Amino acid sequence: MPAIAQPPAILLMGPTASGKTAVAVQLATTLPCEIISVDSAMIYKDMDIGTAKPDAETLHRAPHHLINIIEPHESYSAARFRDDALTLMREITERGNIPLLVGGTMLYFKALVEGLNDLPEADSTIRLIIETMADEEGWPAVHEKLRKVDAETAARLEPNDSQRVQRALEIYYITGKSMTDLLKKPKYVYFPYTPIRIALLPSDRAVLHERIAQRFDAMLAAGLVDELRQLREDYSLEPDTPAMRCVGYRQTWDHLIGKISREELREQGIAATRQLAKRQLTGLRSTENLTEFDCLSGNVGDMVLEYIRQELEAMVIAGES
RNA sequence: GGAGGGGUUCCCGAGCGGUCAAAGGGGGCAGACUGUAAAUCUGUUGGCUCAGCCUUCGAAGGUUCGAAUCCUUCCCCCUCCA
Repeated sequence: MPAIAQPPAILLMGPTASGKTAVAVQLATTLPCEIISVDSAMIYKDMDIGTAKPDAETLHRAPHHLINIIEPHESYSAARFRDDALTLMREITERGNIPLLVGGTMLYFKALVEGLNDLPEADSTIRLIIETMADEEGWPAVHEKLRKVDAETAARLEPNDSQRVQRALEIYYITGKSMTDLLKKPKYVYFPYTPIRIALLPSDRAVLHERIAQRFDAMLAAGLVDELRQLREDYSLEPDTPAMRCVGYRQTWDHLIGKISREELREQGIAATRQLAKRQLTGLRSTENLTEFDCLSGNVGDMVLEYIRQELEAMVIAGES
């Protein structure tokens, strides 16, 4: 038995519009914890309305780490998130606080807790080369090239899965080794914390959908279109830069260039958000050891708080015995 | 009032005598996922006692071995002429 138990870390997950921020702020203002955002969109500066980022007043009361850390024309990754989060978690723990990881980017949670294999990072030049191939011959042809160098990975990927086919081929071009071989090496798992996993799930999907619609309308009313207009002035953005593929921004982009009407923007933006929530829910279902709470119940925050207190207490007792 | 066009499965929309529970798209649902993940991709989508049966193509009749597809009447919608 270890002399000192691993310190706690709270993982608060949930689909978009489930009220994660409100619960997190309640926890952060009640317990000695610091919030780390686990959100692939809130990392971008100046993308506030469309990402439903907490407002300045809220951020003042409950500071969030890993928000506004890069500019919209830059890109981030699950690996960088893992490094950034682990560094912050160590600092927070050393301060005597508990890391409270909050967000809906399931890949980031997974990468953080389960680790990643030693793979090369993205190379924009090589990606461009592969994209050019795809433009000329189509993704199935690129998939075929992959099959010749990494049959196993090709076999598990759909010929049209542009992103994964591109990534697998990129790995081969950079390292000269197949992704299959690289994934066979044991991955470095380092997560020296006792996770308390909490999921905020809607007991009624239709109500979540209603919330999503209301929230998107609020975003439009708050000036989402103007926000993007400004972003396009301030940064060098293309429709395929990662930040511009975020839900809401992508549709707003289409509206700004006259491709879709305001009403279409509303409908497509809401639909894209629903689809995001659905994918997040799917990810949540495959996550183990979750304690679930109904995000539609009025006092979720209190219930989550109570649950965490019990868990922390149980850890102290276990540590003493 | 007159001349046309149309009403199709949750939505849009193809079908124009059998191969139609009905193309395609959207939406929904389910799933996959290792440095783009708010991304990318896949499957599925009338009901059932499910290799078969039942109910669907505005409504009611009719023609036919057989109709979403043809005819009649009726109810709505749109365009144009007045």
